[in-house]
Amino acid sequence: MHLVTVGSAARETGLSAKAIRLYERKGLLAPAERTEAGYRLFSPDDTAVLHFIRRAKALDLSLEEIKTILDLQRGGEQPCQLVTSILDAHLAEIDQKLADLRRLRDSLRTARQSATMARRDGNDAFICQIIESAPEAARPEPPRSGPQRGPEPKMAKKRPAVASSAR
Amino acid sequence: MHLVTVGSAARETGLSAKAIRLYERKGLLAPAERTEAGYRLFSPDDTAVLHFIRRAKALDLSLEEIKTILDLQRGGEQPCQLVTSILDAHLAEIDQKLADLRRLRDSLRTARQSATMARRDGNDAFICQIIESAPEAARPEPPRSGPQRGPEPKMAKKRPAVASSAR
DNA sequence: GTAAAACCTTGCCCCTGGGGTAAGGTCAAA
DNA sequence: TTTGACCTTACCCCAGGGGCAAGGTTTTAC
Repeated sequence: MHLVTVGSAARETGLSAKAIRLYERKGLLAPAERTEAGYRLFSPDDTAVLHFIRRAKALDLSLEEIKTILDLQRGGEQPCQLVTSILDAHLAEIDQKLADLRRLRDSLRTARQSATMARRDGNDAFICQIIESAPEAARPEPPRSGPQRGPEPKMAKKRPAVASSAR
Repeated sequence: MHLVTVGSAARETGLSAKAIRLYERKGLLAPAERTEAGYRLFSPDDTAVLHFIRRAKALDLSLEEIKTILDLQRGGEQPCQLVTSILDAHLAEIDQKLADLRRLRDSLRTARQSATMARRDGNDAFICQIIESAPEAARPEPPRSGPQRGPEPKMAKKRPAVASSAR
């Protein structure tokens, strides 16, 4: 049946043994058979799945997305539609990211241009003019699985701050 | 002297209080004064540094890079050269990343096109043709602080694998 | 036959840049 | 006085593993 241990599977698929164990632990891969000594044994089907994971990862899918696809597949469904929708989402995300990066590059170029330093008021509060002159770069969207984008945490109150009385 | 607590500093700079404490802990910011009750008190110099950090972060500099700049500055040096070199490095990195993303987008588009599924040899090893047909996308370079790029961990030996004898 | 090398196991800590929450101390206003 | 807005530290969490330790197993070489 050509069963292989984790190291062989790793070499075969170009993944690391550690990564493979992680995928098993995260449920992307069914728990592998074991020898009496406890060594994992992977079937050709397993390595096919590992290859799939590698390809999907190369397309920048997250382990969770990959797991979703594989679960659906194992449930007998055809995950085609899911896959295309995931790919579409990624395409949109990448276009967004490209735009962000281009803006960031412009900001960096601007900053790079104004290569001068200035001492500021006060004794030791130097401010790097280079960075200070950069426009407010747009924050490039939080990584996937972004938290709740609620209505801006309340931050309007301007308490006058503690007077300098300590020590 | 207009000293403010962490919350005020956060509102003032647009950072979170938690982030500010983190910066202090990581040494980007000198340990703040404390009231007798233990509350942090930030001077205008401190908030200037916090503003600087925010700008630098908007340019996607890592906390470590920012710390390097600030350390140099506090040492009395003019970090101009360091800053420009960091910015240049980031520009190169971004161009690289842009190229990677464009390639990735092409791969995704290609994958998206071939929206068909195929059952594979074996009983339950489905392979998603969509992803399977994608070209080997280039791995988009490891994140900054990349580990040692040694001469490829030896992975040439093809041990014949454990025969299926267990259980 | 035996020892060394190469393999495997689990478990724990590390990385980024914080978010979330808990348990508790402080401070100002109604 | 009590409430609520602050503040404190400490711990766990996210992705996707890397690295190491400590120990068991198997294969290879002599």
